[in-house]
Amino acid sequence: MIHLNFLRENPDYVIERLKIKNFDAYEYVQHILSYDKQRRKFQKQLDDNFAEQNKIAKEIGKLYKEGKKSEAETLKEKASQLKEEAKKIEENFTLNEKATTETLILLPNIPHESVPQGKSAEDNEIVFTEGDTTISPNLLPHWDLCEKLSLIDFEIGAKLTGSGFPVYIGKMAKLQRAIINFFLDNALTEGYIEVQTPYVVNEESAYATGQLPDKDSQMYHVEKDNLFLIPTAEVPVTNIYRNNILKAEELPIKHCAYSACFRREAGSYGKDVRGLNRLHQFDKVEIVQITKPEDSYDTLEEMKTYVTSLLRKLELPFRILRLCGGDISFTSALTFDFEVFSKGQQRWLEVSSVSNFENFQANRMKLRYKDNNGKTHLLHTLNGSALALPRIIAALLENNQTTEGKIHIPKSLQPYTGFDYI
RNA sequence: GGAGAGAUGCCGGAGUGGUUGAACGGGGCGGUCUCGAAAACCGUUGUAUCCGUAAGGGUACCCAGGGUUCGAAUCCCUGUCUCUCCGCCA
Repeated sequence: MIHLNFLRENPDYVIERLKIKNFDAYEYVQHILSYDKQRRKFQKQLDDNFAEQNKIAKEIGKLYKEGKKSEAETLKEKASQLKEEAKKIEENFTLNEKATTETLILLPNIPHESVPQGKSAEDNEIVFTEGDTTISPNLLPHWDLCEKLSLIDFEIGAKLTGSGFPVYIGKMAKLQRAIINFFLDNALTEGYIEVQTPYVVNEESAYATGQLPDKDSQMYHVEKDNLFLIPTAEVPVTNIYRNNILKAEELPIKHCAYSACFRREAGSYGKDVRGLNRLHQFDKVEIVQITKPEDSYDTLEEMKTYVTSLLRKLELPFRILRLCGGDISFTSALTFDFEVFSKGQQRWLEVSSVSNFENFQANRMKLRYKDNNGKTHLLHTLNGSALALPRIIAALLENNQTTEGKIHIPKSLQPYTGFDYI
């Protein structure tokens, strides 16, 4: 959520910047500002009324002590009157306050100045490419390989649950476990503190990181308990610090977490969802950082470099995209996507998304820190996938298939798998 | 799932209707003393929001949300969480 004070002081700037996200904020901003103005007016009235009430209440207490009962009764009446008035003022106050935040919450985060203009994924800016993307003939897509080698059974998964919930078998199951450990160990070396958090969160948490109210149709909802299956570990991990005021010396906070992720992916279809390309449940290791505002863009670079190092260790060809205004998420100020080239399908697959949310999430969740002068400020939150497993596996299978129909395991993973070929 | 107890500031812990934003102790910060430090002593120490250029002032907040009352941390209702006992259980 954009900070109200900031919007109040820079309404034109906000409107201008949100155009990059193809969002026409003009009407919203006008409404917010007028609601906010009303709110403040009523708040002043209400506060003055309360002040008067408090004064009278104290006097009544005093009069009672002195035994001046009838005088107290007169004051009581006056207090009751004030209370009646307060009720009306309060109604107006609450109405405007609610309207302010309910409208404010609809505004997406202000994009960083480097975010390119654009309508869709087509307009993302490719900032870096590395690795060999030449295709040799007869490379199979991973779903064929999985069937041939009995590695993943999509049909049993569909029988157990539904489509998009595959069953991993034998060496594939072990490979997954190996990759998770490989990612976690690397993150630990990088200084991230590992956390294991719940896979279901309450409404408040989902709201704080911005999944609600924006993307509620993308989450599985356990209605009976009003809980949500996490679409990413970002949600529980960032929410650890919800409503906290951290000390300057605690920063930056660096966490990594493995979790299963659940996404309804409503409305997707076609070859995009074939095989491992898009699942309802998948595994991911996530990295999360919480930093002082002035450090967050350096941190974003650092996280980018880290994800790059992982892809190099996995020997996968990859590229980095700077998401354009049309493709960047509601909550993000700047996002880099990492895509690996999967030779069997001959297409790029997104395996990581590294974002700086600046204070957008922090403002929602009241995540602040106290500087050395004792002043509190909102923090910046960042996160990135490091990495999401299914498409990594798809690329490993497709790119590392040998002419004998085996799959070569990259060297860095071999200590974790215990085998070098599938 | 059943029965009971509880939730107070950075921490411990008082407070059961009237100058209580909150005693007392600890911690933190500032100061006096000291060459320096410790000890001792003095002072200070929450968040949000509103008015104000500022100084300053108002309001709200003692788990959350409602209610009673002129007035609530204190009484009532609902919810959440924690602890103890019983049941069940990886």
